[in-house]
Amino acid sequence: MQKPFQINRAYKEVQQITVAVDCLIFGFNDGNLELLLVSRSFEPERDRWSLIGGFVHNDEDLDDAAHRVLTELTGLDDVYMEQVRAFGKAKRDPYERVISVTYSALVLKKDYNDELVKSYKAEWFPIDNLPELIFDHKEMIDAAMKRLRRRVKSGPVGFNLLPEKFTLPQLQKLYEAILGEEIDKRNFRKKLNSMDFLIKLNEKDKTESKKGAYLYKFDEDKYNYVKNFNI
Amino acid sequence: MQKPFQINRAYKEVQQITVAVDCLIFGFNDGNLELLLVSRSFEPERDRWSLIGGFVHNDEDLDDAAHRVLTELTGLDDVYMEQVRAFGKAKRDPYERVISVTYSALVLKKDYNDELVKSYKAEWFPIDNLPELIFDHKEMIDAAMKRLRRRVKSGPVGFNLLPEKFTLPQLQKLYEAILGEEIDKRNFRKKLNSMDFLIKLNEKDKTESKKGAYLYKFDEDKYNYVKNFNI
DNA sequence: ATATAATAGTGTTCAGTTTACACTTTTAAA
DNA sequence: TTTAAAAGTGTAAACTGAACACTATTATAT
Repeated sequence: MQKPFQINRAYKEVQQITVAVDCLIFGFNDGNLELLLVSRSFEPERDRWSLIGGFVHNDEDLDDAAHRVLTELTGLDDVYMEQVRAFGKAKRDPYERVISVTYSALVLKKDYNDELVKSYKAEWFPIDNLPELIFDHKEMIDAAMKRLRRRVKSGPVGFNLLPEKFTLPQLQKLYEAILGEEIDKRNFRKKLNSMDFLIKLNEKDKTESKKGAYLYKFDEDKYNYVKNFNI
Repeated sequence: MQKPFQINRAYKEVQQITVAVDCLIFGFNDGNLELLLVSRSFEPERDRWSLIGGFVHNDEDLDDAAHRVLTELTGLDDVYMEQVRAFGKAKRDPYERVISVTYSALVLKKDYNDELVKSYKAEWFPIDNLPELIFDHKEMIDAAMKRLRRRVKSGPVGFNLLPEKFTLPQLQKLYEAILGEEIDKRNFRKKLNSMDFLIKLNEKDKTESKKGAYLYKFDEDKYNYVKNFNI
């Protein structure tokens, strides 16, 4: 019989591993769901597209590391972010052993620091037209998209991709972009209405149509009374 | 403006961190959903209950590390296992910085090596009557349970907790144990029937009732034709 | 041998939810 | 003043989920 595994657990005898975070930064720009990617400015794999990532410091919470990396790139501070999962194949990065934990962030284009983004050679790509990516980053994106689709149906997560005031056509386009399918306008509105957490404002947005669409805002308090969010 | 983050990415200048896997080993024993826990045989926190865990080796896939740890404890080889997520608070283990990736495993009591389990001072606990656990292990369990509940409704995952041949009352009890709620017998069977991936055998199991219940097995091929598994 | 008790097995109805579907309104621009 | 583009609005049919009660079988006890 093998020796009890715990023997390996004697502290300080254990191999340590480089741990990274990779951030999937989603934005909803001009009606498209987009992802912010960077062109690597260092070897190996210089000039290839990659998710934005960084290493986890020893005294730093994993979640904090992800926020730090996001802030360094975008200047954004207060962003909705969730862990997706850890990617840990021994050879996923062929140059060095790195375990990477991915995070999915939803950001508002207008809020982030454009200068910063440009200085990193970062670019937005529509989610259905991504360039080739290094390592297992495509797999990370697939996992995050799957998760986003699930989350967005069961909670008011998508609202993080819209400004405080938004129109129903915008909201619908956002859902269509995330889910990758068309939604019936009347059914969509009926559902939103029944959940009763949108506040209709006395203002119209006329930038996207001649008629103009009423602006709404999200009522966080009321949302808490909604038992089953379900779109 | 800060320097580009990539500067930190120069390989070999980066802090390394101890990475562990912790396994949530679920079993369905005597009608209860149970979790296998070990009493720590080493300091710190000796004799307190914990998930079974181990450290990730440098040349080892994360998933493989989880399987290795599971095999060391149970002798089981071919087990359904999924990553839950990474837990990475800097102080989650107060003795040393350890990032832990949790995995959820569904095992069959009859298959595992009882001797091995005993030699580790491991014990099964019903999921609704767990002892106090070290560190953030309770939080890990909560996350894994939430995930299990979701997964079991949307795919034939629960079948990994039953032997190859099982009765419908057993299957129902399993779902009730996982979901923590009673299910109507007729509705449950109706749903299973409509999805058409169970094969009724010409055998009865008489160990659990006088009348005896028909045995069924799961038809993996047919499952692939089921578009929407949904219980 | 008969009665009992425990579990297996089986359909229908009602309510709620989801889906499909088409026309009117508004207004900027031609 | 016409046109074109997008906003806004309700109803009917199909489907899905939930509630609900009795009969069948047989080991065990009397």
